[in-house]
Amino acid sequence: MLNSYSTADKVLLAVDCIIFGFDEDGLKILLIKRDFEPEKGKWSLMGGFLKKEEVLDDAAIRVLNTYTGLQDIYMEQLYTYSEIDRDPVERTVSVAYYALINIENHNAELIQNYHAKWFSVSEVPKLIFDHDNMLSHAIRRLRYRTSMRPVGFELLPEKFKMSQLLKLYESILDKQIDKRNFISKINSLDILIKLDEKDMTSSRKGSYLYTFDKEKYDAKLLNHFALNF
Amino acid sequence: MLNSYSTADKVLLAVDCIIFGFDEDGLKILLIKRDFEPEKGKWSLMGGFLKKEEVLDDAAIRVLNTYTGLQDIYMEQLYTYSEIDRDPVERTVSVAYYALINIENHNAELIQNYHAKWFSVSEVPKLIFDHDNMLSHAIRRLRYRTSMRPVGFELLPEKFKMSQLLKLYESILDKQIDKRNFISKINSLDILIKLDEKDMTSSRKGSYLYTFDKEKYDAKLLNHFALNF
DNA sequence: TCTTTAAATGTAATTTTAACACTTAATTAT
DNA sequence: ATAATTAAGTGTTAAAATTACATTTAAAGA
Repeated sequence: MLNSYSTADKVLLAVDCIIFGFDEDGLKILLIKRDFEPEKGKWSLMGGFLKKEEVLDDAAIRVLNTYTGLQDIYMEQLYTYSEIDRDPVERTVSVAYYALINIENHNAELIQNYHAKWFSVSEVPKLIFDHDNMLSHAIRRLRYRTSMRPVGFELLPEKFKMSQLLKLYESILDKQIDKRNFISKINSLDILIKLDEKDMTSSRKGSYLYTFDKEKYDAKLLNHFALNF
Repeated sequence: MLNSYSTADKVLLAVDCIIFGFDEDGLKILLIKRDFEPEKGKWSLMGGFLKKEEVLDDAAIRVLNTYTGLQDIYMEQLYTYSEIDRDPVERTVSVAYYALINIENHNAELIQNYHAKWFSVSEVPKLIFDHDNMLSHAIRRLRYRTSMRPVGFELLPEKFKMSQLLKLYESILDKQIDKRNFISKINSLDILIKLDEKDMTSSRKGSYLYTFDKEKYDAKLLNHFALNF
């Protein structure tokens, strides 16, 4: 009988977390070296099982915290993977989540203690199970999302140079963007605040720092602003 | 222990199917009247449980077939819903799928026999559980998808009038579209074949029929064509 | 032959995008 | 002190895409 709750099969439900970060080397992703079987010692996404009294969004937050110490990271659901043998131990369906975070803000030490490591997305090692697939799916989603609304907020430090924002976009979209066109397009969105402060570390002239104007950003989100580079 | 397969909770995993159709009244959705508890007699999406040796995509196809007789409908995964009490009987996580189908091609009789019924999306009754939420999510997705690539293929009959295609777009996007701009934009995509045949049923002058050029469409899909109305 | 009805068709103004290169400010080296 | 170096900063123009907008056409029915 199709709809008998009592006879229906139950399965293990897992979550896997894809965490993007950004630094001077470009776009990065956070991985852990598995300390348990199967595939012990291999690189993997942070994953774990859903609990009976837990919502998937919360499970993703909990699992990420367990493996990295990262707190209260807001993640978006990506896709649910259900290939029969995706996990060799037992049939497990996995719901992938992804998030964008600021590497600097999120204590590198803590991540060290937990054996997590940042990898450039262009140099990701072979991952366990179907995690490669999840990752490439997440990158596609991130690219799409970037074309729908600005992404800098989550990935950049509080104060950043225009050239960092440009580099972030170039990393995500994996292409060169004309500096002048980029700046005028970003400025036309009117969501950045130019500070009086300059960053003197990377050039003789120094470069102005910016912050996001969260209020204006939120106001515009409702209107679905789009960027097309 | 976080990663012990043996002690992890297992949950019921369901699929729910959101089927869109289109006819002279506009955009429609297929619902069934539940013939089992709970919520017997209420309108609902077609849903059922995942089997142990089954992939989610296949489960969605099977469940849809069981309730409607529809065969081999390709569905896309939408989102996974996991609120604790979303199903009052037992904790059930549900993966929603959606598809676009041609109402005429899919035998109304068969659907009758199975107690399924088409509803205009603007006149959908209250649905069980969180199915309203799934539906509104699916409509959002359909709108987005429509702005990314043409949708007519799946929803229209083999041969159709330009005015039907226009109406389809207006139904999905829920706004008026200028006829001349629509036609020139569609034509610029170069994926329609204008037939010599005319449909004489709706006007004295008659209107030319079109079909999709599947080859050109597939070729362009690779280039991610976008429409912006 | 006049009326009716939906179908079919084109242009001009505006906005957006894309391509493109030189100047500036400050430090460092001679 | 002056010349060289380096990243930062800045505008214009051409092309393409989008939007707004109104009349004519083909056939049937009165």
